[in-house]
Amino acid sequence: MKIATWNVNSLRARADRVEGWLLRSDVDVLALQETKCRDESFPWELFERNGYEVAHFGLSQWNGVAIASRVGLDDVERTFPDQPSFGKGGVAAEQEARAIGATCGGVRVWSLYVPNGRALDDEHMPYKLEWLATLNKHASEWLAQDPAAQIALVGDWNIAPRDEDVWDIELFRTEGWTHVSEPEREAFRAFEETGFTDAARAYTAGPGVYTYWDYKQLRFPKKEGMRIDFVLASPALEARVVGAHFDREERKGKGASDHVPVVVELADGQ
DNA sequence: ATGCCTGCTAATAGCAGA
Repeated sequence: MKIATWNVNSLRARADRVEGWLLRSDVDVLALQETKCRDESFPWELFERNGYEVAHFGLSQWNGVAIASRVGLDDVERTFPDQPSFGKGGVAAEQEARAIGATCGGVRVWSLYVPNGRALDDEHMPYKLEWLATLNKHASEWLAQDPAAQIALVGDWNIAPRDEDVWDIELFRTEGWTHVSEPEREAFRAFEETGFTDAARAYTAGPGVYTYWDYKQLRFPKKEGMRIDFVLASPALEARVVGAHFDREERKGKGASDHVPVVVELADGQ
């Protein structure tokens, strides 16, 4: 069984590329982030005509998450319990379309688009940290209820956990950029302490191995990327991982997303 | 070559991404 996660940065703008990749990649489950559409404009048929069931959660042109599966798609949940909302400057806080869960082939899959944070001193940063802490609290409870649960927390985590996960850590420090700060890394480590493992890491050793390259400033040709997309596997799921790769080809050419697919291969499970 | 950012709308400018 193959599980993939991909921040597509607009599904409508990239429908042809996503369909082509879906056919070539032969994945059983594909979690998507940044679909950037409401349900009304979601391309349901793209998935259905290729044999995938699909569930989507989109509230506006921002965010949007989906799960496509050809091994079942059950118990769909939109947002996790108590998912924090964001409101700025007195505007009423709203819950954003950043998490959708479904059970696919015995694996509880969560497609996650972690808030960006924007800047270390921005209101979005405490929102990001609280969002992650709340998710981890629930993940911890899920594992406490069933230590053998196969859970995959996948998506765009908007955190580079290690110095080698960005092209120039000194530049990030000097500029005071997000994604590498201690509070963000601590929020990521908390999931590892809960029992989750970065399932792709062992098969995608760095340095210089990334999942995202900014559109600006020739970041891709200059190999200036970031590793911020992850499949975090519960212990029972991690035990099934037999391979992983980042599909770097998908960053090339016309109409590419700025992120590439992360694919994790699992041995047959119970 | 992998190529100087891209996609969205309350669009033709401004916001968001990381």
